[in-house]
Amino acid sequence: MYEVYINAVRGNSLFKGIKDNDLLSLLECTRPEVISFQKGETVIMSGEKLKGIGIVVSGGVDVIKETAGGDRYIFAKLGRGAVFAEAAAFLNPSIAPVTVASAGKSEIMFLPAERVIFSCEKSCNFHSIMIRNILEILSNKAMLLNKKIEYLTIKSMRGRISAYLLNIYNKSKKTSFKIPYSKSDLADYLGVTRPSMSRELGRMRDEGIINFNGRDFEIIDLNRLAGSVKY
Amino acid sequence: MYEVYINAVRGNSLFKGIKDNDLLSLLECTRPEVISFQKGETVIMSGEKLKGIGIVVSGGVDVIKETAGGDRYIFAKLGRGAVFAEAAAFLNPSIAPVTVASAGKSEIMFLPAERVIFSCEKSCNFHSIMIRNILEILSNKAMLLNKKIEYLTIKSMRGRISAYLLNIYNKSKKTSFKIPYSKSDLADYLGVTRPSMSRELGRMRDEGIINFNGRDFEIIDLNRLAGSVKY
DNA sequence: TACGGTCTGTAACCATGGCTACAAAATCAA
DNA sequence: TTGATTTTGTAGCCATGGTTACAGACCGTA
Repeated sequence: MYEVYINAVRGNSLFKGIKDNDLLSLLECTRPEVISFQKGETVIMSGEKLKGIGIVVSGGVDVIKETAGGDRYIFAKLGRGAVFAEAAAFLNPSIAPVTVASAGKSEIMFLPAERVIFSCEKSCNFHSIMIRNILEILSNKAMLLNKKIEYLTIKSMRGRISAYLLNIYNKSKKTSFKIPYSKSDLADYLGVTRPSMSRELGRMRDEGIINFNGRDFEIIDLNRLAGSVKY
Repeated sequence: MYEVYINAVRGNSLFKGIKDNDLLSLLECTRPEVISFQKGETVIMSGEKLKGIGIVVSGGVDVIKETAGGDRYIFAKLGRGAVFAEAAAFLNPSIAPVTVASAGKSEIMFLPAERVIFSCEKSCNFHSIMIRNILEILSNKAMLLNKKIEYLTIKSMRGRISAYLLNIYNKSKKTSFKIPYSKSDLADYLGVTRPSMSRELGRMRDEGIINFNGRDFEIIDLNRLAGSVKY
């Protein structure tokens, strides 16, 4: 019965390194539940018990944060192949910290965390591959979150921008690169408003520290860029 | 040779649920390296390859962030029993994102990540317990980091304070509680300056929303507290 | 090529909250 | 108890960056 999903989940970070026929056994062994949702339907309700790790098999979902006051805002948009609730699923009790709603039609696979952890009777050896994958996913997530906190900890906007650009520079060792965000998304990510960031970027260009055009950025004065990062 | 460390690592979150004699086998099987450091010595150098997951066996360490400009500041202080580098250790390549220095004399155990993941020839079954522990540690960490980002995403200081207090209220369902931070530490955690926070707390008290004394807080007007959380 | 939608730059206005400095209070060790 | 150290409250000053508003640029679609 899981044959139909093989194509959809093949190559997913959760199943990396598992061959197709093993993947089918794995699914039959862990028996994930696959549920279809219509646009707007609730996939996960904040505060409720989780069915397991979520995998977007088709369509997409919105991760929604609700404020104590009742406002809602979209925290993240996830497309096909995305894995969510991977951290909360391994906690006891596993309570969803956010609400997830279907954006359009979608199919979501819920993989019970305990069936991942405990080897089955047949003790299929790809369990251990999946566990390694999960460790990698969780570690990656923790690193990304740490990075973001690092930026948000910097008080001045120029500092945040500089730290962000320097981080890319340090990884690529190139002073010219393309950033993966639009300007508005970058402003969001850095926790500042778009017009303010636009103004600051303009200043930094005027001062001869950087240059940019669309998503292409160039670091002109590496020293002054580094100098503006103060925590 | 690992007998001397049993007492120090027993009860550590990494070894939770493993009995003493199993623990000894586990250590002999995973062969962690234990190194002594003097005050100020570098335990981990940012950018270098990690020896594995770090466990503070005795003494304490400081986690140090270095800015691109060369400034250093203490990101966290870890005491006996603390586990560090648990996320970076599972990545490939496993590069330290921060510097860790010994505060005073200390003994640090480095547990190679790959020896945790891959079951040994004897396939000791406590491997799987440890893996579950690590999954829990990483998940917990991701949840904590997420929570912090949630606070930092809120623009107004009153909103951050309110979200923080409401979070405690939601967990305890009590309107009176003791917070685990000093005021200055709380200000740090929420990413604001202490005098500013002090001023804002005073205002909230004047307006009859909260009351506090030292680390004891009382929520007086839950609705208005919830109303000030805006992302 | 005309249209709607989204993204981006710019500018003026001003509120939030950072900074500094000082004194009172609390905590701790001797 | 006393003195030293850390934590906390308070106040004034003002810079950073949020807000709003508008117009031009850009993009995909029909």
